[in-house]
Amino acid sequence: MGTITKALDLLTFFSVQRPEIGLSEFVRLAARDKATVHRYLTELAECGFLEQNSKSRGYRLGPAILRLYGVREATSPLRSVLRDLVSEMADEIGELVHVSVLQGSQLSPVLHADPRQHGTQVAFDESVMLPLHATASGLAILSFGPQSLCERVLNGPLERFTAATLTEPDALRARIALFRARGIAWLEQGFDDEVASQAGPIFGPDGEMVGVVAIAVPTARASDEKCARMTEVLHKWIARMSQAVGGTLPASYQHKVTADD
Amino acid sequence: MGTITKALDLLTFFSVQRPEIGLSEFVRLAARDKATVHRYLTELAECGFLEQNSKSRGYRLGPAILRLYGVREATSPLRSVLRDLVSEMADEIGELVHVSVLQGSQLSPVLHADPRQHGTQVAFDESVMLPLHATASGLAILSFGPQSLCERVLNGPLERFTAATLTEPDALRARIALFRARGIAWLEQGFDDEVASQAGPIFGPDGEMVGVVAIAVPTARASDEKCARMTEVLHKWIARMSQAVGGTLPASYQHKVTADD
DNA sequence: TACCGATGGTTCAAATAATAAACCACGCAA
DNA sequence: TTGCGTGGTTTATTATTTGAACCATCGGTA
Repeated sequence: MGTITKALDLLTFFSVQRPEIGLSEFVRLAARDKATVHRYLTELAECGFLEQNSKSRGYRLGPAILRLYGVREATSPLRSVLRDLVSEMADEIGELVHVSVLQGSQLSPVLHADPRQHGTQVAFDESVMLPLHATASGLAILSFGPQSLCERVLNGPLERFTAATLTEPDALRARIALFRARGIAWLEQGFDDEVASQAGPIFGPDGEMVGVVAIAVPTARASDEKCARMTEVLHKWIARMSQAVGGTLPASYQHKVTADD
Repeated sequence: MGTITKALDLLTFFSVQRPEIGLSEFVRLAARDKATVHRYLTELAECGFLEQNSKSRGYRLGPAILRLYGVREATSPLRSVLRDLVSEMADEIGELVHVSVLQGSQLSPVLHADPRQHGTQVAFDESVMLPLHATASGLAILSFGPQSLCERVLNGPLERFTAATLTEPDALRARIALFRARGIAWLEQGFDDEVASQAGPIFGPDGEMVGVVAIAVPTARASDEKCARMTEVLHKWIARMSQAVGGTLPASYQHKVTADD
């Protein structure tokens, strides 16, 4: 692991719950030498990736993020384009909807919307990375993304989160084959005992998968009827969202959707 | 300059006009060794700050940006909160409005809106960093930001962009004193021969300046009447925008505004 | 076919930059 | 005072970064 990675990994400690972090806290979180961390922090601050609160001396995410976000969204919009669609979709199904993208071997949430139509809701934290093998979104990535990634993840260590988490490569392979045929991935209690999800791919300009959209419901509400409706809604919005990001469903996928409906 | 800075500086080459950059192009732009640049790029890609187009082999800004943007805007919103306000303000004055923040010793654009009510417009590129001493926005930063920054910039090299660019520290100091008294900064032809601007500070929660808002017009349209109207509109929106980001005008500034109106 | 000039990517000894223990200064509470 | 927690700095030691030269591949051209 090079210096760059080590420095940028510091940024992953930021979250909505922890928006400002001091030097000592960073040292504890990263389990690294203080002098090193301090040099990382000052250098990141010089680049604008961090800014230091002149009172508390703590560090927060800096303005460079805003510029880079602007450039990325101006040229290949994802978040800005899907924001309203995610809200609409959440209102239609009446459940939590979230969009995530692949980052390394994890899932990085990009957006979510919770219509809060029910007393119980699935909690969702956009700043927490999710595993690929134990979430419906992740399995959608493995099913519709590059085959090489799928094999790499299945052959790597597969952490157990609940009693129902699938940690056998072959069991996962079987499900992925099924998901590929159906065009959608689903999972119950794989990551959280009280959550059931369905997820499908969002395709970009070249028919490449740019992200996944998922519906998550408390298992208590995951009746057969509800699940069927979720699948229906998901299929519809997969097409809409892919279109919104300037993408097209690849021939292979299009086929599956129409065959399934 | 440490490794982190050198690596992150690669990201500054991205812009709306140049959203994807290949290895060789990076080498030319950064004037560095190819092996080094390649290591930087792969490492940045591993962290999710870049992603590689599997066809063209070129690099684009990656999904990590989206996550960090989400965290920053969720905890100290700027861009998302000001977006609609900037548009409204631009519609009201009928001219280009932009918001920028300080990054290092430069100005980093965050947002802009152009109502395009006239045949000629000021061109504005959100991905280009601006100098502090030669723009109205920059002078607003120097006038209402920390004194230490002001002195550091004035004592440093002051590049000339047009015949009218002020490059004498004392001349700039005089104008900054005036701007401090008036609560707004203005400048004609300091950075571009055909542009006149006015800018004012946006204050955050602690009465600290979090950014600047500016109106830019072609010099041809910068009549006295127009400029007076710009000042009026600017004063109004400085208060509104500061309020929108959860900030308050510091007592010293509040005083100036009311005294001026 | 061979050749050329691009591209992206890799290797390894040499040079340089990162590291971590110990340190300082400060603020606060007992 | 002492003790403990901050944030920040210095130092020789050590490990990482560096860059010239290298390879592989692509597309165009003679």
